[in-house]
Amino acid sequence: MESVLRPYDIGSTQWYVLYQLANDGPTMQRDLGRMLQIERATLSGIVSTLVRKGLVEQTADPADQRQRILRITASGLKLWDELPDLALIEALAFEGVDAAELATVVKVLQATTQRLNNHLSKEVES
Amino acid sequence: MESVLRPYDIGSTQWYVLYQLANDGPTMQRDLGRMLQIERATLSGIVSTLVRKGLVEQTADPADQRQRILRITASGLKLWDELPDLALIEALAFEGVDAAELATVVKVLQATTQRLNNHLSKEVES
DNA sequence: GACAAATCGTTCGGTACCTAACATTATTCG
DNA sequence: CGAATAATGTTAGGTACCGAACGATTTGTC
Repeated sequence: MESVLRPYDIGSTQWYVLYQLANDGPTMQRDLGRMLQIERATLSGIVSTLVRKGLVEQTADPADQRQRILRITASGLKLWDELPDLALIEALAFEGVDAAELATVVKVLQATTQRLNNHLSKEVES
Repeated sequence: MESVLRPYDIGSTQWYVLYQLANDGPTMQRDLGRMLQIERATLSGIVSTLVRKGLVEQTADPADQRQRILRITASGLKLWDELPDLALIEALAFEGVDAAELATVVKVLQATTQRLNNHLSKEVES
């Protein structure tokens, strides 16, 4: 993904932000953070990069001044239309993979992730 | 891994470098790069961090002045001995996973990685 | 032997992540 | 109501990656 996006000077997470804003319209920065499962600080940096490039607009929510509304700009939409379809990468990667095997992969990795997360939260307690 | 190593002010790749040097003795930076499968630039930064911390020593190979020999220092060895066993993390994550399922996971992911790599090298050609 | 090509490491500039600490604004509750 | 608490975002400092460009050294080749 990074290498496909490189010519457009866009990283994979920046891509996802544009994807969200282009398809679902203006979004709260808070909600975007939850969707992406990244820390507030990380998203803050990514958003400010996109704002600097003029692809995204960040405004305070009138209803709650703590929150920020993100909106794609005309220039951002223009770039978005030029970007190649990244879904093709996924299709290519999993081309010809047996559905049952893929399900096993997902199941096993989700289970390992959960075990690690459980263990981590226990660590923090102690 | 990062969170276990954090108290020791060591990252996961720094850990691997210490692991290699503590177990296999002095190693060429070039060979280490191949083992870790990371770019020369990346390893260069990691090594200089370890050198700055006084955990690793970097000297030029007398036989080939381009190459650098990496050696763990006494202070590095001392820290190494204090570090917890990271293999336990892996054991925990895969605890109770069926061997056949695990084999499927490895097979599928290796195949997808290879398809992506093949496609990438073709891209670069064109 | 000399010049071209390959190898190895570094530096520079990005991206994506994290934690900790802080400022602002809302919400809760005594 | 007003003070403590919670939620949201930012900043500062770190780690781990990458590619491109550069310097130094070695190897190949004519």
